[in-house]
Amino acid sequence: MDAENSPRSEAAEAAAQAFIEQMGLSAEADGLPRIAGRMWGFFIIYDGSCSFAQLAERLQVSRGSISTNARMLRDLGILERVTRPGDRQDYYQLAENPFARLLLGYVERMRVSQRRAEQAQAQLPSDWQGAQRRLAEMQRFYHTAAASTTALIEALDADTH
Amino acid sequence: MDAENSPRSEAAEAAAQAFIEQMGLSAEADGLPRIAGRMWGFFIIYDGSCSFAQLAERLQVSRGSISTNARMLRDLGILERVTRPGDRQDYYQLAENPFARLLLGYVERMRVSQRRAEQAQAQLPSDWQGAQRRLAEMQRFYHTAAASTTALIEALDADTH
DNA sequence: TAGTTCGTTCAGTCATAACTAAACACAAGT
DNA sequence: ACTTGTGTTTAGTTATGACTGAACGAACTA
Repeated sequence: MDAENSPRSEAAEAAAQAFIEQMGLSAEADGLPRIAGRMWGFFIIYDGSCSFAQLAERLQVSRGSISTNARMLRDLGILERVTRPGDRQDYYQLAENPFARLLLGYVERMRVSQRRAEQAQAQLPSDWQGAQRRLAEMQRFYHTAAASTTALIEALDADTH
Repeated sequence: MDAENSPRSEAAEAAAQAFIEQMGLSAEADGLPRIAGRMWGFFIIYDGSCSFAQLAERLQVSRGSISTNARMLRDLGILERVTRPGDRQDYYQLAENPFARLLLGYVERMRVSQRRAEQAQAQLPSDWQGAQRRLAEMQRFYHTAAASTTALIEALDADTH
């Protein structure tokens, strides 16, 4: 596979392994499957693209899990599939700026929350003043947060180019 | 309880109920228990403080669940406990700016991720150039995101005062 | 002291979703 | 046609964690 480093070193391999496992745990805290986090960590450590079979071998999980989680990371814009002429295997590699892509998903969810507050505000009587005030606050929060995150994405993008 | 609105209206109650349920689902997506989200939603809709027993009654869950989830929301800085002289019951109410407090938790997790990348970078050989580059990128991302979020918190705070 | 009324804790149940392994479908080679 | 090497789907297992209900402990009352 492309995803290799040299020369081999015991300590380096152990550190890489630890990092990959930590990414797995971190993913769980974010509501992603642990394997998805490990795959992400793997691609951060090892260069280039890697085939399905090699991923399954390296991370010690079934091909089915690789298939499912690769699709998930692809949908999130973190991984992308690459193909090679004359090679039937699928290869995966990190997308351009995976973190920024992840943020886009957050922004979308913030917008959903904002709309939820908006809707509740419209449906509740205007004389429920406390509720109205807090829902307005909630709306403002999500609006501001979405704007701030969007700006962050642009800043990160600008830095890359 | 304090947490009441008037006058009662069928449609308004239904809308409130729907909002509370949606907050429960949203909490699940954030990795919080559904009941925690419902409690939060309840306090957004209804004014003032509310006792344990009343919460359990209103949300149709056990006292144990109320206890656990109230503590969780308290730890997150979303709810705060208030007491009344001559009343042995605990009452809960929304904290000052619950959303900003939630963000503080995010910032903390970003810092953890940044340190994780930092540590991996230090432990991996410097000639793993791809890994070093991507870990540096990861560090920069979390650093920037934490700074951006901190600024957002301050902006929200400033707006409140 | 016994009896209430709280909040907390904990063992047990249940639901959910990650994960596996096996079956499947498709493509290419022989 | 058969076989081999892919990726995907799915039935089944397992692990996890939310939730309940009951027991518990603490603080108050009589």
